[in-house]
Amino acid sequence: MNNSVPTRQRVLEAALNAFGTDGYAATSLDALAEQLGVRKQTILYYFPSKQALFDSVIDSAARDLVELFEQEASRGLTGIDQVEAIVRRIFRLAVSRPELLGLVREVTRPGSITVGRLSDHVGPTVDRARAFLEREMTAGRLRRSDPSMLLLSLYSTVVGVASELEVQRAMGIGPSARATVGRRTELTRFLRAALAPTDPGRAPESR
Amino acid sequence: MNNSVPTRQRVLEAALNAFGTDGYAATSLDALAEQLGVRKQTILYYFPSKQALFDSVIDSAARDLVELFEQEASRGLTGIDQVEAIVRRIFRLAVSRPELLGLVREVTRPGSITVGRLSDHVGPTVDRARAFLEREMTAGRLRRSDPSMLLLSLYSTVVGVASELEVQRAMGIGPSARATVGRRTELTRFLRAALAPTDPGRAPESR
DNA sequence: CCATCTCTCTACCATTTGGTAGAGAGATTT
DNA sequence: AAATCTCTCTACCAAATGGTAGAGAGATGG
Repeated sequence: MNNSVPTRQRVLEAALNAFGTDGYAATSLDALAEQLGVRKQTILYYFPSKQALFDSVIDSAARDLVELFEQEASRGLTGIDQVEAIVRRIFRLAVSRPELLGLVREVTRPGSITVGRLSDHVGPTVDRARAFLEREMTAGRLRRSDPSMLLLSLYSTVVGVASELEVQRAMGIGPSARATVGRRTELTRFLRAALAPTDPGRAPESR
Repeated sequence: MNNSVPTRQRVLEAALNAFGTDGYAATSLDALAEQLGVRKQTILYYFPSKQALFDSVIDSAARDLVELFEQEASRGLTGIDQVEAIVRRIFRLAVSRPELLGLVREVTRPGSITVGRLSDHVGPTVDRARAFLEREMTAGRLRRSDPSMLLLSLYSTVVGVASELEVQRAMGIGPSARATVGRRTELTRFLRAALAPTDPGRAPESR
């Protein structure tokens, strides 16, 4: 019965799944252990407490997210194309590993005390994203606006549309792969419209 | 010690607060009771189980949301102005009763089985919103796109920007009232850009 | 061959949790 | 005044939870 994947890693994966899907409080170590075909004490051998396990899950997930992001950002795209490439990537993530986005939502919950741990990891990446937006605005490839706010809008929109399956069902959008692509296509159109620089023929709106 | 507000309602309010902030699993009846200065059994007198209490909270919250929405929709605005009015209203809600949006997020979580209860309430309102978008697109006051998808994008963006305080902090946006207004202003600009009709033969730009 | 290290297990435990049973105190009705 | 109804309480309870202590088994190294 010896699996080739080391136990510690199997625990981490199962925990990410559970925390990201059901949330921290709704996940019990016993249930996790049973799902792994192992005793709870085996989990506690690798991670001294539930909170420590959660922290490790966050670290692991954050590394994955950052890597994915940096990888997609290092292809030298510019303007809306770069934004679209990342949106596309996040959607693939929402399909292949929905629990990852779920974990982000769990961590960023109002009462959470673990946010710091996540933002420690993604902070530099966020800074780079903001710098990118700023640069592209200056170059005239994106509509001018506040980069921080724009980033927040982008984040909310993309993660929301990518992961809020239940809301989508309530709005009559099926969870099929086809519908997912449709959502992404429509979202891309939405973002393009919002991000495209104002028509150079017309004077830029000042405030 | 007799409060003027009836106990049942006080329980409902405190429960909405707790469920919307910490989530269902992380909320215990004992903690709720203590916070109310009452015994757990008093709660169980009005609501036969924790799940029943949660259901009632959803019902109550859904009624509030629908009322707020319909009220804002009955003022006869059109096009982007109507969208902006509702965004404005949701932001006010995010400030005055953040737990309400938190509850929506809790209910629409992937593992949730209670989604039906919420969508039963808001279904008709969602339909009306979709019909509105469709109508305004046909009238040329909004850019043409898939109404369902647009609604989803709008929902995700607005609720996300309005309520993801922790993400905002991670992105260097303070939680002050001034920052909230800034977020709303920026979001409005973002949405106007995305929603404005493509061909501005006579694009009404009201303010 | 003995000692140590790694890993998983059994055996418990204190606390918390949602929930049951039913008593007691006012108020209201008959 | 008696009976009933409304509301909140005390007293429990079985199950689940996170966690401690330490044994056993196999591999590794001196």
